Amino acid sequence: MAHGGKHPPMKGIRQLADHLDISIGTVSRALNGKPDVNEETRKRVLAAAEQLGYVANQSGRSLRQGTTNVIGLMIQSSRETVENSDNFFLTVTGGLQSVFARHNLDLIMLPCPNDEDPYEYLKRMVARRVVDALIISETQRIDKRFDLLAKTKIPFVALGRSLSIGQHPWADLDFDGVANGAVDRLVAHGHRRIAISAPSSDINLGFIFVEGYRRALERHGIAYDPALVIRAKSSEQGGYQVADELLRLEERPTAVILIYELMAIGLYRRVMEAGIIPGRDIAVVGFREAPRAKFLQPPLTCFRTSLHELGVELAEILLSSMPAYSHIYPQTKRQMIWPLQLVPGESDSFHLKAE
Amino acid sequence: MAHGGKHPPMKGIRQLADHLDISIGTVSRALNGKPDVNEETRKRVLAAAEQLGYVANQSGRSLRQGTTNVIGLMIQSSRETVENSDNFFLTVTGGLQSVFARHNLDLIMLPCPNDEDPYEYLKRMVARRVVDALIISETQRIDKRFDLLAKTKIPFVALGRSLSIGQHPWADLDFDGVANGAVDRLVAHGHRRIAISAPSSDINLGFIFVEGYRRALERHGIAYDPALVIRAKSSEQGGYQVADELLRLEERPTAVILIYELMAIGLYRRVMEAGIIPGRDIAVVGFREAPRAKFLQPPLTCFRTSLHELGVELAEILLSSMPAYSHIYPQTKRQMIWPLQLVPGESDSFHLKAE
DNA sequence: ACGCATTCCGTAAACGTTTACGATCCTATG
DNA sequence: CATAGGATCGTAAACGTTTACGGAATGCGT
Repeated sequence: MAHGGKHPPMKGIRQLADHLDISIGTVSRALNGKPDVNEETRKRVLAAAEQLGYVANQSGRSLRQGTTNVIGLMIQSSRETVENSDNFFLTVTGGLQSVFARHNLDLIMLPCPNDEDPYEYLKRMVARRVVDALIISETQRIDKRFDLLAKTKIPFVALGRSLSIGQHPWADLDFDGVANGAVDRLVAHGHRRIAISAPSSDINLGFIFVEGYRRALERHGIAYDPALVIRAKSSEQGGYQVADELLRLEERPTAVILIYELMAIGLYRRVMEAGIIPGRDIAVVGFREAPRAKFLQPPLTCFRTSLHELGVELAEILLSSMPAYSHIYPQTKRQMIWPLQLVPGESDSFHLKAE
Repeated sequence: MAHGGKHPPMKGIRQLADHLDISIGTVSRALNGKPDVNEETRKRVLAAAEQLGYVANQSGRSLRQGTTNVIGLMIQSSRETVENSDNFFLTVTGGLQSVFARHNLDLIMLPCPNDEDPYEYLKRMVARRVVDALIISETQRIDKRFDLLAKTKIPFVALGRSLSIGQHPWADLDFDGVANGAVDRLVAHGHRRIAISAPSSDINLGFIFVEGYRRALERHGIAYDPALVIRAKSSEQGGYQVADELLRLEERPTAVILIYELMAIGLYRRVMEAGIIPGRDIAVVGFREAPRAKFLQPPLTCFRTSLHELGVELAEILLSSMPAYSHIYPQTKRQMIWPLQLVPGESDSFHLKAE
């Protein structure tokens, strides 16, 4: 059992050294796996440390060597995020940690308070110097945070593209590809009047998604109609509103692309209230971030991916830009678009009759 | 603009002092609002710090004064947690931060990796001394972590009860009350064969929930039937399985209590596959953790609460047990059971005919 | 026996901050 | 004028590490 009763309280490496009758320098070297220490004394030191429950004080070591062995993941716990992103971050976190653990790096999450400017929050966190590197999520299309990070020289990787990011590393879900694939599939089924829902175009995701949609339509020679682009929250309620707006259109679309699977719950509900059956009267395609609406009827045709693996890639990209680890992870992929796979359901399986 | 180009790089308080031609002691006192410093020089120092973008190195100050101004929230990103309860934490986090912000305390989340023992993880984090206090969530009925925390004397509060917690502070959702209220309501509607779903009884929540249910039945003179207690995951899939098991029973229950609203989605689906209509043929009551299944048809009768407010209470309990803040938050409520309110839906609104 | 390389260990400086203590100056009071 | 006392500031020690440097001991070859 660690730290049994008969020892004096463990105050630091000093006590440990005294207890072993060696100098603190040797103890430090022994604990950190440095050379220049007899293999047998190393054993003794390790054993004593374990027995007395000694662990190096992080403040001391990070003061000395200017490093903390901690990676921070900044998230903005805004109301909207809270409502929707549910397991997204925790899943990515699993992938991140599986890589970091190999290098004794710890991951902490830095949740920016609702009422604080993310820029100011990040500034404070960087100044604290409690993290060696950062992962920035929920990127805005224009995002001041990257100006700050560029100045401070702290290694980072962004989860999500941004115009402000320059040549810095990032990874992002291929929402462009999702929009493209969705349009392709719907057009192949005979649809030509296709609506899409997306968050505000301030969020880079909202911009990219609709852009991909617009270009895909162009490719198929279909005119882009702004009335078919519905900006809405990525929640059940948002889906309900999307359906509501679509029902009000004079010329109703025959298909709709949702950015989050979750929205399908609300959308199904609303169109069924109007006597419209999803998968028969209207086609629906979404992106599955979470295995939430697995029990929707009819099952949703959607795009999905392994967020765990995305976390792994993200971690490797970050490490490759940290001097201490760049020899392990060569600087190949600095920026990457993460692919998604189509999972056919039945929500878009009917073929339109020729009009 | 902070840190304009013409200044030398800011290395520490030393540079700032040199730049102002004052001693570092005075600079430190000025920045930290200590007395013994002329009000005008304080202005100068603050202005210069702002202009040069100086922020105190956290390692240095925490080494010196043994405090970090950071509170840690430990979460276990186990697969099950990831699937279900993510927005739970982010919502509580909002409440926590609204209190901590008043005292310049920062909150960080410590996600225990899937493959690491929570006890060992916590041990590492405590030894790091990067947090002044801890919030422990997802408590087990028997939880070694509290033995560790009791030894280290670090202030903490638990989110969730545990047998191992002794006299230490905690707050917990009133699942006992939920079970009681659900049984009362269902019995009032004429039900006497009532099933319940809960997680494993190793999780304290699972134990307490079923205990409350058992006692409520007893109070109404209804025999407790272990066959009606279904242990399942708190997900849609879990709800589906619950329904599956219930359908296999010889003597089917007329009502079922779910611990998570999310499960209702799967349960609805499964019973409807069997031609049973929720709210007409079977009554359903749940606990609403998130506004997820708001669009269920029929709307679910459920218990809900403000998790944000719970976070506020949790923060105040924690601060009251930290010496530096106990004068602000008197030690009144050390342990508290957080109430939930019944939100009537239509999933249990029918009355059974007398048999 | 001598020189040299190697192995191991101790010493002390440094990291950036806070703070107890003492020094200095000024003002008011006797 | 002498002095007490308050206001303001500088000095230096301390927090717990890591690590460059040098010294002692050992092994080896000649």
